[in-house]
Amino acid sequence: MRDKLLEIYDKLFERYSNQYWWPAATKEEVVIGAVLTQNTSWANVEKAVENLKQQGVCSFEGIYKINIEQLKIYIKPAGFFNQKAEYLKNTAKFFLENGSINGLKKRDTKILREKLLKIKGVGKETADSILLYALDKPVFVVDAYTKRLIERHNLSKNTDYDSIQRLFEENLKKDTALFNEFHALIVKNAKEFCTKKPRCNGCPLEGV
DNA sequence: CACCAGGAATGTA
DNA sequence: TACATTCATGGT
Repeated sequence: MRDKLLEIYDKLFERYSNQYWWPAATKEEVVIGAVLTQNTSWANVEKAVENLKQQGVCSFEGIYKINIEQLKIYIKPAGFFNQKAEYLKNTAKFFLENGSINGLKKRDTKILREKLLKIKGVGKETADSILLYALDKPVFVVDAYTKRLIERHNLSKNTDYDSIQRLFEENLKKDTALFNEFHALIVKNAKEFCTKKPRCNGCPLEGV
């Protein structure tokens, strides 16, 4: 399985090269984007983030202090704005009360993940995205694209979140840079060949 | 018009 | 545990 996963990685990297994720100016913006992108296209997230930047509140302090009704207006393009405004408030509060980015980076990964999952609005994928892309922890992020990849190539019997995550983490070296690039490449490839028509034609993973 | 996008919480059986 | 429903905007 290790060779299979590395074959997929190599073919994706050969096609697309470095993706330089997460696309954000600061680590705090990574966390904010991770919440905003829940079941939402990245283009819409960018509009919401741009609004927050123009208002000078694209930070934990900014999110924490701003009036929630005003926050809803700024993040409106990202959808689910009633929920996400509350989720962003919860997340900003958590970081401000627990040492923020640099303070939390020193903590144990497993403990950190459990604490992140207690935040209302932060599920497994969002927690893992924060761990990997904001806190530089070697955690593999599983999203809908990753699940579809595993299913279509029949790489695992169990396709629940934890099973797929273990598949990657137990077969690859726990390397932050590798997990960062691998997930980004999966998303890049899926956007190009799994949604647009015709599907799969010319996909670097044909026959893998 | 339908469908979905870098999910999560909540409710039901 | 395993599904179903709800949340909402904007592009294709």
